[in-house]
Amino acid sequence: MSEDLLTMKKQTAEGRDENGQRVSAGDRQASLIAAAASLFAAKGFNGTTTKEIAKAVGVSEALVFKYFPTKRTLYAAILAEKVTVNELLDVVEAAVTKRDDHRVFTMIASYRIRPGADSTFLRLLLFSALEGHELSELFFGKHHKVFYDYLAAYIRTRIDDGAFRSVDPLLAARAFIGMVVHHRLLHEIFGVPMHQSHETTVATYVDLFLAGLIRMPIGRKSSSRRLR
Amino acid sequence: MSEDLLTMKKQTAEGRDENGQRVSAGDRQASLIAAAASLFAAKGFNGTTTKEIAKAVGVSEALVFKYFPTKRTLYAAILAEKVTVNELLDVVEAAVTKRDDHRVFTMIASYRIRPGADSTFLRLLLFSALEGHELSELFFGKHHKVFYDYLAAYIRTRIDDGAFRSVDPLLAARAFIGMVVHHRLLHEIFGVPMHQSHETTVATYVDLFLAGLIRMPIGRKSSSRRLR
DNA sequence: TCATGGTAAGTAAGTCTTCACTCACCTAAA
DNA sequence: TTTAGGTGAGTGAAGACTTACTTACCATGA
Repeated sequence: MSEDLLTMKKQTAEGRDENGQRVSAGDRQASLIAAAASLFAAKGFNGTTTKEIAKAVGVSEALVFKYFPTKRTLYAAILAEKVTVNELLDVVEAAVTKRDDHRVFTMIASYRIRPGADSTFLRLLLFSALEGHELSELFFGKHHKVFYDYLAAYIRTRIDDGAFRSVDPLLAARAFIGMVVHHRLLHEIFGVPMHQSHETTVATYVDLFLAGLIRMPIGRKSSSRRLR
Repeated sequence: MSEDLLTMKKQTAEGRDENGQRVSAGDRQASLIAAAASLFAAKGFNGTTTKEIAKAVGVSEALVFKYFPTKRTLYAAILAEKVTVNELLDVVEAAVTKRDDHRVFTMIASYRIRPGADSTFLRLLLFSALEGHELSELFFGKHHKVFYDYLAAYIRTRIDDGAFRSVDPLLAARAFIGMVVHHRLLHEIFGVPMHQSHETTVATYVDLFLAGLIRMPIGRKSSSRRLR
């Protein structure tokens, strides 16, 4: 009996936190979501096993199913969790009211290029779109669409101001975000080496794009906007 | 025994072409590659089973393994098959020597937007990159890198001509192709509805981008390039 | 200050299914 | 009669999900 307890202690030490304490349901769910997110991002939904997820968290596979009745449920929980963008919009607000084009575009571009940190996010988004999960639409709609619409709205007001040429605002917004996202894609997904810093890249893109958008007063020399 | 033969007759009618003839190894391989390509594109490598592939072609699963010893071999065969871009470059050549910027950019953009036809291609490329197949690098290098390098080279000569502003050519090339590819991505992968025709979109993108790139002579009114 | 019992956290060891891949065999045609 | 296209019926491994069970924690009343 006493030796039984001893071996027990050693075995059951797995499903505990660093202090050997049992973990609350909420915390456990959170850590499962986090682990699953990075695994799904790395290997896709079909490429990841529930066993792996359990192992990453250091618990038994059975526990995963206690909190999430199916693998898909877990996936859904991840997507639901990731839907929070609004921070950005507040930050940009000031630049928007000041009509500081350069700053608005730079901030939007930089937000998405935030290096490393959320590279899992892009992968997750792509995977869910490719694998065609029902949730990916919601995911995209709630998280990404915001950017396009926001930027498009800004471009529209600038056109009304007479500052930008008259282009389809949504198309222009997509074009700009496309440049930036594509750059991330090349780097983070395809592993293309980049020889410039993120800042330089963003600066170049913003500069190029605004140069194409801004309605120049007659006689202004475009080369005054020469890069670097 | 006799009834055994009867059922046999009916079952073996499967692995034949429309004339009831047996199919040559080459043709069979080709049809397997085609079927596998569209399945992998739709559901990813891990999401597709060899049984499905066999069924799509109308043969037994065993036959798949007769031609392709492993599932990965089949995958490799698809990627190897898809590596052929050079057609485009010949077509663009004329526009390049004429320094017809508008046409060069439009052709490159249009090639990739070629509607429908090769939507499987984009998916396949993304899937293989995400799932991290060793082959995806080769795939990307042989098929896609060409575009970036080609366009970058063109931009470089135009800068030397004094026609374009001095920008990092590769970055600019990526930016342009990024706009276009991203547009396809939104449409074909994320299912975002597009309210413009492909032509209009490409025209807008080319126009926007060139406006940002072209070094305008003093006094030229940019609004003369107004869209639509 | 304890037992003590209800409950929530946790597990080992399955079950059932599917999947990549094999094997022994068949048969049309050259 | 050989050979190349073709098959049904497996096999072992792995994966999603269950089941029956074991703790640890904590509130409650004696």
